[in-house]
Amino acid sequence: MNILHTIQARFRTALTGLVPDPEPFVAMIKPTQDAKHGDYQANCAMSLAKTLGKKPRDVAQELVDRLDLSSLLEKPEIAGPGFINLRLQSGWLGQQARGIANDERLGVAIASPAKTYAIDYSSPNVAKPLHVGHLRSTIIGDALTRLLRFLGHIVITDNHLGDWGTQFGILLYGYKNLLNKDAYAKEPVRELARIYVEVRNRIAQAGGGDDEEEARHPIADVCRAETAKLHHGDVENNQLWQEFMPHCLEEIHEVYTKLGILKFNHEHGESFYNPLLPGVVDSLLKSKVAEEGDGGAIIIRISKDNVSLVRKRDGAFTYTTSDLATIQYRLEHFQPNAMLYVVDFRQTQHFANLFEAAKRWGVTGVEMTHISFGSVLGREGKPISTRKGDGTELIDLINQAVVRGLEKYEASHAERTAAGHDVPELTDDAKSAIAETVGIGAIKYADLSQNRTSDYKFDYDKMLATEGNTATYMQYAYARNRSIFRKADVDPATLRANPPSVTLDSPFERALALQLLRLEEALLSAVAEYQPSAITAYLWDLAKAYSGFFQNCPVIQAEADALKQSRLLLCDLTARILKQCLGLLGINVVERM
RNA sequence: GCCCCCGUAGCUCAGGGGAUAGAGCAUCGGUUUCCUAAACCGAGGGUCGCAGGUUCAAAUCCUGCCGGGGGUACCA
Repeated sequence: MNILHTIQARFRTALTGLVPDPEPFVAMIKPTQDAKHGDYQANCAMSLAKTLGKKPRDVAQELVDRLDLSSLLEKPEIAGPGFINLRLQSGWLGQQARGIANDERLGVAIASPAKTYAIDYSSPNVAKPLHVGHLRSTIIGDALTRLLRFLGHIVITDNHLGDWGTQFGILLYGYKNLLNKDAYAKEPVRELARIYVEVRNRIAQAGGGDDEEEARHPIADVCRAETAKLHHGDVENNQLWQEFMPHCLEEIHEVYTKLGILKFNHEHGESFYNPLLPGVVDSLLKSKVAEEGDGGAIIIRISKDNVSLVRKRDGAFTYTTSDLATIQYRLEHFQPNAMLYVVDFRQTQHFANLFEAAKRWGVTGVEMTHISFGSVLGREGKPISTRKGDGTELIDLINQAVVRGLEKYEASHAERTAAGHDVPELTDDAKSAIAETVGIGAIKYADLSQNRTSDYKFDYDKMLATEGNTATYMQYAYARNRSIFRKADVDPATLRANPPSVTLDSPFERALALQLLRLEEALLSAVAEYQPSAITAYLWDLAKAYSGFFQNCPVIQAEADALKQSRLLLCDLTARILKQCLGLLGINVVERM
């Protein structure tokens, strides 16, 4: 069910014969910003008037005359310079709502043709604790994966781990010089994390926050040397790398599990592609994509003063080389229609260069998109450094959110009980579930509801607030909704199997039904821009419409049984869509809170 | 130096050719014998950084300037 497409189809027919190509004008139909202008508006008459050499309002009238309104639209209104205001027939809305009652997909069509996406997200550097800075890629990528899959696409997820970098030099140095053997035997993950932080601190203390100073530190030199030995095949370091990796992965997976991130299809890190790199450079040279640069380095000249380095003077390869190898591998093994990279905005130029290099190398016919996102800023508005140890580890943040979730629940419970409300008494398990669901949902929603390209300020209080456009608000709307079914003693499955007719006499019922039927529009707009915030914007509109309905349209106490059944159906659809949309964001719901 | 992004209410941010520029928070006022008040209703608050230009129509597109951030071959 796609209202916009349905209206557009009618306009396409009306425009055919008037203009050679209706499409640009069909595209000028959109939802109104203000309900007093109707549900949708067509803004094409003004520009059409120019093309046809007529007056805009006359063109609008002509279009309206040609438009087939039957069983869909009320008589359109022509307003202002030539806006055509469209209002859907309430009867039609009611029928459509009833029509999706028994549809598991809630009226959302399966994409045809389905596409195959290879999506790269999270991609942390292993061997150091996950940090708040890793949050965005992880949850944006996770949400996009869920969305694309729900729409029927094939999504192959790959966590492109940074498992071959300088951080292993740090770990190797720490292992050889600072290891507590007993602690390592008992809790290897924790001990590795400790020595990593310890080495970093030793370097940082000497450097006093100056990167260049730190880079010249003798320990930093030794760390680099350890990394170089690893890369050159040193047996001891490679054995240690093999030994560390499972522990590093375990630590990362623990956080993913806690966060409720989908399992990755692949976790091919940089080390995986390492053996392919010499071949990539040879191929680049043979095909004249790459050339020799200063001092024997191998470069790809993207433009006059913009080059990508693929092999350093010392013979080492770079992340561009590794990324090209990755593209080659993914093309060969996944045959994707699109390759997506959820990586922060600072790598914009890298990806622009990478995609250009890939094209010259012969990669065509596949979408390559850098899904960029802004920084997570500290309270002072500056990016939180991952290096100086001033940020909270992600796992601590998550735990903190869960604790606050529980506090919020208990405070609210006490308040509502004192005010004499009907508040359910819950078991400790149920309370823990609420705390997890609310706390983790809060973190995710706060991030995903931002336009991803903007920076955002990380603020515990804000993300854990329960007012306004937050996960908690949606979860609460869901829980109150479920309560209706318990009190009415109605089984939603029965209701769906034999859906009652839906009447929309109240403006609150009508507004709710309209929002319910906009689900597909919202999801398609989210996927078109790879923008999860389109889903949260829709959720907010839906929740507000539901709130008006909840406030003004009694369900259990409805004047007539037919009306009660109709309203129950609207409630059921609301609950399912809330749950579905939150689910696409990786956020859960609870039946009571 | 060159390239990219950003500048909208006190704060955090939507909107990226279309009607009187929106939301949340904060502030102020109101609502609980009523399906969960983690809720609802209402009020105040703006030279959309500045200046030009394109257009029937500009917060939105173009140019310049100011301010902030990022990138700029041997980190990824």
